Amino acid sequence: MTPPTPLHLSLAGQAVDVLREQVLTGEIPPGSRVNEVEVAQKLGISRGPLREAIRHLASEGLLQLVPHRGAFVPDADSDEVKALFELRAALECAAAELAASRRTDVDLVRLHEVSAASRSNYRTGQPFPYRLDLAFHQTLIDAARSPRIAEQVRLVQQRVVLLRSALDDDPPHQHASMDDHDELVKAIEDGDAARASTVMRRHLSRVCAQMLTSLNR
Amino acid sequence: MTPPTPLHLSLAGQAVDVLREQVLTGEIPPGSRVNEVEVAQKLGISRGPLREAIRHLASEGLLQLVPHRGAFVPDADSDEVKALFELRAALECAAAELAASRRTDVDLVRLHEVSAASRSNYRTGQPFPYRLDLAFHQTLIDAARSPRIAEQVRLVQQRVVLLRSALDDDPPHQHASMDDHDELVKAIEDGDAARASTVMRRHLSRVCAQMLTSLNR
DNA sequence: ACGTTGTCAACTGTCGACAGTTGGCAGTTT
DNA sequence: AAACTGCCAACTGTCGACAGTTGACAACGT
Repeated sequence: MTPPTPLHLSLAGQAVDVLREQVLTGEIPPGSRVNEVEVAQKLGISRGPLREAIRHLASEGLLQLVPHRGAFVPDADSDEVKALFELRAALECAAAELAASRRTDVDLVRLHEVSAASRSNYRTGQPFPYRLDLAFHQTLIDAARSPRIAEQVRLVQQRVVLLRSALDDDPPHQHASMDDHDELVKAIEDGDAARASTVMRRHLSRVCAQMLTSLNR
Repeated sequence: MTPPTPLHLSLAGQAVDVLREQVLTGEIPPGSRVNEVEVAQKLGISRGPLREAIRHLASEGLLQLVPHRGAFVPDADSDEVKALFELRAALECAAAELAASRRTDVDLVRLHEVSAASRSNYRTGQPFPYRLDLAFHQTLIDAARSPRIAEQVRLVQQRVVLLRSALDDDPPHQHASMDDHDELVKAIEDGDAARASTVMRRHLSRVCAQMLTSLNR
């Protein structure tokens, strides 16, 4: 029934995927603890691979390890939000600059596509899905063609997603975000690195400010 | 003789420290493989904790994991150097800006101290010790007061150290670096964020360029 | 009643052994 | 001689069990 290891991913790797999903969706709520034996049984694996999965997620910042106590889903506080967005700004502003000087025509097409998808979603009157916001930033990062920066941005954005689930944050104001995004695309299209960086910084500080208000209520 | 676990750090934690040292000093040369049973015996621990140590170092970028093959010390190539310095520039330029706006008087004193130590070392005619260069950047990062950025910078700098051992790089030109550092301190002292960022970028691209020349020989 | 101390269950840290996979080597075939 | 095939040793991936630590509860003393 259960093949030993013929699957493409090791048990530890599969456990990482499952656990990451559960942490990001809030299925394992912030502040709660991850019991090794319990989760191992639930996943049908032994503690060894599960421990490796836990350590891996900890290195991504999705879990906090406490010696002899276990792994906890990190809780949100305002200092953490600020520090995280400072890091995010450092990375994404740099990415915006690089994108402005390296973008190809395909990159521009993709950016316009994502932007159009957001506008079209806006007309439906539904709340702004994070998916579209993430897609935009992801597309921009790819246009920067800097693998290590992209890697770090992905990790930071993951942590932002976790913070949002912890805060049950309101979706970002779609209108303001769309305008920011369009302005970013324009700057990148023009190859104006300085302006791309400035707009990105303003965009992120706006999003950060909104998350901080969600925190205080 | 060997106490079970009364030490402050777990066996895995100790293994991380020992292995990190061995990787960074080149005692385990780039390109070579880490045999789990062999190293575990050498450290007097079992494979479990050692595996966790290996995974941890892999998450820091000091080892590369290949499924069913093991862990390897990453080798240096020019693309990797460029990508890494793009990330480093993104982080340290941001840190320089933040330092310019947040630095306290103690920060300035410390920066001047490190700078003076470099000058004093220069007069001895000895090669520029990386230690002093690292100390300067470390001090600057601390002045930025952004814990997450500091954390990432530390990881990146660690990888740079590894690259240097892989390239048996010449020490950076102390004279040029000292001038850059002094200019940085001045900009931070003046609270001139834009200039601090610019100088940092120029400094890093200079260091990067030199590493690239070391690579091609 | 409150603080203190001793005990205990639950959990993490660690270990040794087994199973599966990988890369290489020897033997065979053309 | 070169290429292919099958086997084998070495190593990683995984497991179950034991040892040590932690936090909490209960019993005791003040």
